[in-house]
Amino acid sequence: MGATTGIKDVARLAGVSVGTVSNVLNHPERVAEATRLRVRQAIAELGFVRNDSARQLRAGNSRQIAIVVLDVTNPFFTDVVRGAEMAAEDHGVLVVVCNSSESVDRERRHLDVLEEQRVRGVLITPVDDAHTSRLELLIARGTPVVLVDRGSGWPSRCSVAVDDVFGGRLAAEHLIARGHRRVAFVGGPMSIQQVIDRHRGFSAALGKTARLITVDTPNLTVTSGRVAAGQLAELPAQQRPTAVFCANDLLALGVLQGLTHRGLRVPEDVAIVGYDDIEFAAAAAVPLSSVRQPREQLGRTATELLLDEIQANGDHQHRHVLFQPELVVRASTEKVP
Amino acid sequence: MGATTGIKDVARLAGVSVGTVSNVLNHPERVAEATRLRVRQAIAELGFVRNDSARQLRAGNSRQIAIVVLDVTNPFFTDVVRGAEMAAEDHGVLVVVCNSSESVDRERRHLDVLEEQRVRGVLITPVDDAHTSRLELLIARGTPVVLVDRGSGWPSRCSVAVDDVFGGRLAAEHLIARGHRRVAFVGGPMSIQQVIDRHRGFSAALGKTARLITVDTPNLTVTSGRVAAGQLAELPAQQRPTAVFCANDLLALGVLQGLTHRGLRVPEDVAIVGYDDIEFAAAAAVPLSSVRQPREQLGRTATELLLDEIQANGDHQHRHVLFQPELVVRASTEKVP
DNA sequence: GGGTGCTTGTGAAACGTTTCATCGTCTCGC
DNA sequence: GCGAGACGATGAAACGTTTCACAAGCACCC
Repeated sequence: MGATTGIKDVARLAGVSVGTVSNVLNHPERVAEATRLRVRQAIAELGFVRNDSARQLRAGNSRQIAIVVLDVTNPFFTDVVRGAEMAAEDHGVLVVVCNSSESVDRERRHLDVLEEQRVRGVLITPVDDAHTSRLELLIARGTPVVLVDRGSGWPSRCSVAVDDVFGGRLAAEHLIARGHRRVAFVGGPMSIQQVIDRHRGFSAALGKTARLITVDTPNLTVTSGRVAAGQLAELPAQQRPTAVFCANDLLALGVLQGLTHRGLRVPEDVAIVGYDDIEFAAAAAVPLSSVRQPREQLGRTATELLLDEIQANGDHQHRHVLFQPELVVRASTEKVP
Repeated sequence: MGATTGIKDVARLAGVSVGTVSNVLNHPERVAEATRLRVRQAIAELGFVRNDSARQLRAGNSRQIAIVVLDVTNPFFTDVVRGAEMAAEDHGVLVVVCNSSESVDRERRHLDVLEEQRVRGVLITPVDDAHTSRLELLIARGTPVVLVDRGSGWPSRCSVAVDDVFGGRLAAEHLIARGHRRVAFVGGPMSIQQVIDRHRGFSAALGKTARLITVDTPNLTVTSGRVAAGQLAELPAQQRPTAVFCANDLLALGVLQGLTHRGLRVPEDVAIVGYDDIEFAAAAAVPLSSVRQPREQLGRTATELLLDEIQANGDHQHRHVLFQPELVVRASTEKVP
């Protein structure tokens, strides 16, 4: 314990110099086979484990990248993380996962530590577009950064995001094709860019073909969905929408519960389309149609952009990758025979 | 970038020695206020960021612990992670999250890297009780390890887990109190210790009071739940159980769907109790009664045990903490008026 | 037999901190 | 006016690696 065995001990036991041991570790081809074997044997015998701090100190940088997410318990982000991990693994790079828990302060502290660790790069969904000075400092000092799900406002960085306007359009086209002419949008608050975009795409694609009622919600939770369902159910049948598009799946689940509770059938009386395609969309009492985002792909691509920027020393073109979501159709919009 | 500013540059600008700068960083009270301010000013001016590798190299150990989980996308583990993070934060320690994805090989690689990083300790749910040699090596070389949700078989380590036998009992007592005398257990495969324990506790608490039908499932998914519901629904009404206890919430959601689909009402015809109390248990079409595990508490306690072992140099008593789950009662077992 | 080139191995100099023994300077009490 | 402390600051020695200029040995060719 106390006296950790170092490269020196290995060298002594194998009867070579420390430089040779280091070469066995990092450039085995420079060492004659016999020597290499002898050193390997000594390493095994002593249970030597390389001290990464010393290596990093000498090398000047680490072999890890970090991903800072808003919420580790959110399925969206865990999938993004998994995608990032897979891509990083392919390149022999390690991913450190940090959780800002939507707190500006915690985000700042994480960036402090990451910079002390000299991580090679950072993937991040910033908590707040207004408090980014710490992040800008990191960038200014030379750490590559890729923005995840926050395309706008950072033209000078790489970013990956999903096209929410298009997602809204997908939902609208699907409902129109199913013959709906009175539809509702449930979502909010309208300060969230994602909600705005989904609403915009939805509304634009409806055009004059269908009438749109917008129900603004205070947040994106199941409870808000239930409340919204109440408002819709109270309308006289002739004015009541025959389909609802929700800004995320939690709302959709709430709307489903609320409507069912009031005796309206899904999809016969009211069809529902959600957003995100979380695992439980398929497992709901009436499986939900939903707009699916390529979450893993998001993480994977972000990582590849980052690694590219790290490797291409200097001459790197920043890119903004926008993914197209897809609609997954299930029972909540498809009348079962 | 290339020429990173170090403690030396700060010292020069502030007109002091490097030792003094280091003291400002680590033992501010040893430095006179005027000097301290001057140094701080220089640090800010140069944008100096301490190099953690060098610090660690000198100090001999890091200030981070690691948690190795089976699956980052599983809500159970993300909550455990959050608990660990919270506890660690209180002690100024950092948590590195590693994802073994239930792969023995990936677990081994993670442990390799963590040992090179000289983490202070490791929280881990081992992938496989049969392939633990890498972990034992880590322990043998002196890194403290606490086992999470894997109590048995490691008497010589600290561990935290939840009492699954008691959880089964809770479900049984609740159903008996509600007057059920024909009940079913849905879960499997019976090779999983957790499933065995839940079944055992459930069965034992029923005793002779109620008749038990056990439906063995191939796994713990929503689909399996639906299939199981089909089997139950086919029974003639006099033999059909009036309540079902499922080994986890996914199964329970599947059973709920399956029963509803076949025209049986929950809870009027059949009551359901799930296990885990995942977020969607409350959001289901019929909100599910469920046995809740203190997931965050699990992570928090594991971290505290680990930190205790780290601090108490040598004289540390290994402990095995077993948490008691609690029953959350919702509409799926409570006839709504 | 001397020059050339290749393969292996060497050993010391970094890398940027922290620590620690030491030294100067002040203050205070007598 | 002197010794005892307290207080601040110093600078060199670690920490364990990687790198790099160089040397030793050997084979080969003219």
